[in-house]
Amino acid sequence: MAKRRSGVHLISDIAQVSRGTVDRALHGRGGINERTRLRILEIARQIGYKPNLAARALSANKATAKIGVCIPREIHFFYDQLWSGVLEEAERVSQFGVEFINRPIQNLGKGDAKAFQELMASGVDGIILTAGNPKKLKPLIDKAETEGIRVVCVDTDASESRRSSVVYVEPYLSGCVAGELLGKLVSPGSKVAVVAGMLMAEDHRRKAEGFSATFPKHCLGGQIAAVIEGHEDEDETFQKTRDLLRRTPELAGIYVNTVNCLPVCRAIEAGNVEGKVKLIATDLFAEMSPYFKKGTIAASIYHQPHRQGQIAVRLMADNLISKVNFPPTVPLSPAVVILSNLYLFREMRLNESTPTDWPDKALLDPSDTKTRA
Amino acid sequence: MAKRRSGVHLISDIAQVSRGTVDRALHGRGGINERTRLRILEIARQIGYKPNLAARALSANKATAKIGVCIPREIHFFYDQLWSGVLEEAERVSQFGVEFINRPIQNLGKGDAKAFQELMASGVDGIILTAGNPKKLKPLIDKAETEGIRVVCVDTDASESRRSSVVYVEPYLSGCVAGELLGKLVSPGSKVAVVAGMLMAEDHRRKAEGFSATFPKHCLGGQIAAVIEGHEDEDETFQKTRDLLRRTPELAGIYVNTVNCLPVCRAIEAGNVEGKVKLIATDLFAEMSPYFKKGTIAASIYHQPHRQGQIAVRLMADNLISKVNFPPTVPLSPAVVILSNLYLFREMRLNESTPTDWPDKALLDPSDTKTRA
DNA sequence: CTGAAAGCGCTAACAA
DNA sequence: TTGTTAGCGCTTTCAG
Repeated sequence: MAKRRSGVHLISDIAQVSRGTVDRALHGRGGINERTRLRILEIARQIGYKPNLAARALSANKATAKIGVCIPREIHFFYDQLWSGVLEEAERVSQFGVEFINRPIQNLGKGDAKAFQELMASGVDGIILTAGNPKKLKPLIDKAETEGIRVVCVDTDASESRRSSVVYVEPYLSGCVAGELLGKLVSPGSKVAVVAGMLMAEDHRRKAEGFSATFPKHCLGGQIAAVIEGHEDEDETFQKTRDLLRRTPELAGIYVNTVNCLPVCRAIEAGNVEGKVKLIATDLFAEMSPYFKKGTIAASIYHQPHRQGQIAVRLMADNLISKVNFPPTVPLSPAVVILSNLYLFREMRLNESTPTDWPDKALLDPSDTKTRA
Repeated sequence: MAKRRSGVHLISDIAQVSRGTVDRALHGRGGINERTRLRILEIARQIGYKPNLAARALSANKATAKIGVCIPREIHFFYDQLWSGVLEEAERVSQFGVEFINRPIQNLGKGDAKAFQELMASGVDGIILTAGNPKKLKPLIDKAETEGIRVVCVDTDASESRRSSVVYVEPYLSGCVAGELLGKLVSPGSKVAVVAGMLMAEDHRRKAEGFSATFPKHCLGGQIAAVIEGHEDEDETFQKTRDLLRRTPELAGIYVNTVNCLPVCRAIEAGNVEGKVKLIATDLFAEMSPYFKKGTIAASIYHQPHRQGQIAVRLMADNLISKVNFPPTVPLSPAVVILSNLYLFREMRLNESTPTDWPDKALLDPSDTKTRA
C-alpha cells in the first residue's frame, strides 16, 4: 500500500515522474520536455500544490533571499522606531531563510545613494529604503528594478520611480488630518498658522498643502494667517513663532508639520497662550509628554514608524519568499495622539533602551519581568 | 577534517554525546543523567543555541501546536475584521506547524461557554476568545490555564480570570479619548450626552465612565446632561435621541459608545442639528460613510479589530512555538477616524467580500489587479 | 531530457 | 542512561 504523500512527492507519484522532474517543472528550470512540464503544472494546479516553506528554507540552508535595508539612524525617536519595526519583523522572517543587510545612514538623504549602490552590489534581492532624496535616487531605484531587485520605500516615497511599493503616511493626508482636527478645534473665523521645516522639502510642502486645503472646510471663515519656516533650527523656530504670536494676537491655532515642535511649545508658553492657541504637532517623542499634560499640545499626528517598518519587511519578504504581489502603495492613516491615549504609545516609554549597536540588536528582552511564561 | 556543523549537531560534537542526548537535555525529557543534562544546557547557552524552527516544523510533520479560536460571527463588520486579522496571521504561522480550529459563535456571549469547552476537549494548546460573558467564562478559563491551555482574550477581556493575556482597546480609555475629543470640539460650558447600548454591559459602562471622567477636564464648565440607553434597538435609540434633542435644544455633543450610531445620526438629521451637535461615534462600517461626509459624525473611535486579531494570534503562536512570554495585557490605542482619513480604513471598502464559509477561507486574492508581481 | 540520491536540522522510535 | 537511525518536503548534484 502506497504511503500517504504530499507536496512534490504526491505530484511525482501522480505524474509518474521523479521528484527532480517535478521540481524542474515547478521552477521553470530548463532541461525538461515542454509537454511533461505542462502536464506536471496542471497536476500541481489541480491538487492545489503549495510548497512547504519550512522544508524549502531547511533545504536551501542558506539565505533564500537577501533584503537590504537603508534607513537613517537620526532623528532619534522616529527612525529608532522604524528600525525596531524592521528588525522585529526581520527576526521573524529570518526563519524562512531571509537574510538582512542593514545599511543605516546617518541622516535622511545623506549618503543614501552610496548605501543603495553598495546594497545593489552586494547581491540583494530587495531593498527597503527611506527615499530622502527622490530625484537623486530615482535612477538608482529604476536601475535596481530593471535588474530584478525589488525596491520598497518606507516612510518617504520616491513616487516618480519604479519602486515596487511604498509604505507610508501620505504627507498630504497627514496635513489634511491636521487641518480637519484644527478646523474643528477652533471657532469659526479663526486665524491659524503653519510652522514648517522648510517648504522646499516635498514632504513638508505637501503637508502644508493638505492642511491649507482642509482647514477652511472645517472652520467656517477660517484663514491661514501665516506659514513660517523654522529650517529645523531651534532658535529660529522659537523666534519666528514668538514674533508670529506677537504680530497676530488673535491667532487660534498652530500646525507644526515637522518633528521640531518643542521650540514652538516654548514660544507658546513664553507668550502665555497655552491652551488658547491650539497646537497640532507631528510625530511623537518623550520630550513632548509634558506639553501634552499641560495642554500646550492639543494633539499630534503620528506616523507610526514601528508599524511602517513591520509592514515594509512583510511586503518584501512575502514577495521574495512566496511571490505575493506588491500593492502599489500601502497608505497608512496617522495616529491621532492626544493626552488620553498618549501613554499607550511605546515612544513615550523612556526606559526602553535605544539601539546603539548596529546592525545587530537584541530584539526581545526575555528578562522583562512584566511578562509571564 | 570535521564538517562545519550547527545546532544540535554542533552541541553534540562539543559535548561528545549523541544528538539524541542533546535533544533530551534541551527538552527536559527524562532518561538522562542530571550532570550531562546540565553540561549540555551550559554548552547550548554558551554557543547561543537557537532551534531552527523550519527544521522543527518539518520534522514534526504535524501540528506542533493547536490553537482554538472562539470569536463571534456577528456583528458583521467588526467581527469580520477581527476574523480576517486572525485568519491572515494564522495563515502565516501555519507554516510553522501551528494548526487552527475555528469555532465561530453566532453572537458575542452566545454559546461561547460551550464552544470553549469543545475546544478544550479537542486538545488545543491555546484558545483565543472574545470573553463576552466574563463571569460565566472565568471558571472555564481558569480551568484551561490550570491544564496548561493558554488563553488569550481579544477585544473583550475577562480580567478577573487567569487568562495569559488580552489584546484590546481598554473601554475606559476608549471613553476617555471620546471625552477628550468632544471636550475640545465644543465650547466651554457645553452640555453633552452619552448614548449607550445598555449600561449593564461592563464594556458600555466603562466607556461611559471614561467619557464622563474626561470630558469635563477638556471642556471648562461642561456637563453631561444625559446618559441614555438604546438597548441596541434602532427605533428606541432613534426615539430617545430625538426626545433628548427636543428636551435639550442647547445640546452641543453626543457620544455614542456602541456600534449602533445610525439611528442617532438619523435623529440628529431629523432635528436639523447636523454639525451643530458634534457626534462622536464608536466603531466603523460602510454605512457610516455618508454621515461622515455630511458632517453629521465628527469622529469615530475605532478599535481596529483586524489588528487585534493579528496581534492575538502572534502572541499565542510566539508563545507556543518559541516560548515567548505573554505580556499581561496589550492595550491598544483606538484609531481616531475623521473625514480626512476615513477612506484609508479597509472597513470602508464595501467591495471586499465578507467571508461566508467557515472555518476555511481564501486569504489572499492573487487576481487582485491592483498589485504587481 | 529524466531519475536517483544526498542532505538541510530536528524529532522520535528503537537499540544497546 | 545513551546512541543510532529514519524521515519530514524540498533542492541540488550527479548519473543515466
